[in-house]
Amino acid sequence: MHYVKKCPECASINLFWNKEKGEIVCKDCGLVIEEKMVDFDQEWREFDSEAAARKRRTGAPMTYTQFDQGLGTDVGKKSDLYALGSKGKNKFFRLRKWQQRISTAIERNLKLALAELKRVSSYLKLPASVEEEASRIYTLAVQKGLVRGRSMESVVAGTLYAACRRHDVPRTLDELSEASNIEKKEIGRTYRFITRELGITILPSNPADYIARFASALKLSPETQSKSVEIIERAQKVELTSGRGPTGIAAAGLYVAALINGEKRTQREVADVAGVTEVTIRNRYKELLDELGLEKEIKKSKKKIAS
DNA sequence: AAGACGAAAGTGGTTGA
DNA sequence: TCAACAACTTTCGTCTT
Repeated sequence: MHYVKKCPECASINLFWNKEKGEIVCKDCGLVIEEKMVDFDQEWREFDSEAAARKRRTGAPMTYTQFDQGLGTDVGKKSDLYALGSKGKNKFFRLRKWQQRISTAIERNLKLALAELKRVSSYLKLPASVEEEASRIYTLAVQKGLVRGRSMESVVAGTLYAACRRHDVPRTLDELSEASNIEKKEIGRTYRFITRELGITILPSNPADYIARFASALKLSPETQSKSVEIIERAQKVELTSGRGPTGIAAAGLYVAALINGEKRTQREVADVAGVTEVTIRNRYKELLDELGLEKEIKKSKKKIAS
């Protein structure tokens, strides 16, 4: 058994093996080598180019972001016509017409949808791996006929949302909504529908995954960032987080951490970037103080500022 | 005057009969 | 299919800095 040692895309050796998900992720280019351990080395040896051509089975890399996964075939080329008799010519045109008909229905939809998908994903600056995953999910959804009766855009938004969650780079529904001009409600609905129908497992997103993004939007120091991650981890141990909205927890954790490190932000500011209300932050904040006894730390930092 | 706090009523989604 | 329910929001009045 061989193991993957290098990223087949960029040849980096900086690979991360996520055992639970059965995924290998390239930390440099974000490529996800999914589910199976695949050996990308050749198992044969080439002695001369002729033998190589016979043994080589692969073509251009396959990708879901191309509407036909980069594998499309056309029936015949015009130049082939010279080799055909008149009967052959009829058959040739008939086949071409057929192919075009089959193509148009599904493929036109896919082409449009993937263009939209790319637009939204680049607007949100999502990594290529997420875009790829979303394209894959969308393609599956089309094949299962799940798009019927729903707008293409909303399904695109739903699949992107799902792909983000699966890759631990969560975006809020609000962000997706802003980027795609689809209502939050609608995205959530199609998201739930698609994941249920396709049997995609959805693990609740981890509040800590939001921290980096929120913190940089608030221009908070790295120390505050890691402090808030620590607080959130402690909160998770005491079961404070289950059933709560992850963005609310992330926001409160960040708010407290900023307070402790003397980089105070108002509840309003934190609430805005996290997409929750001040009230939610206050509730989580209060729970954090009660359960983790953080009052001392806050008082300590106040004294420091005073002196 | 701005920010923090908390009560009360409303919203959308889940769950269990 | 409906009602109970938890989490979150909106709104608004009061207290604190």
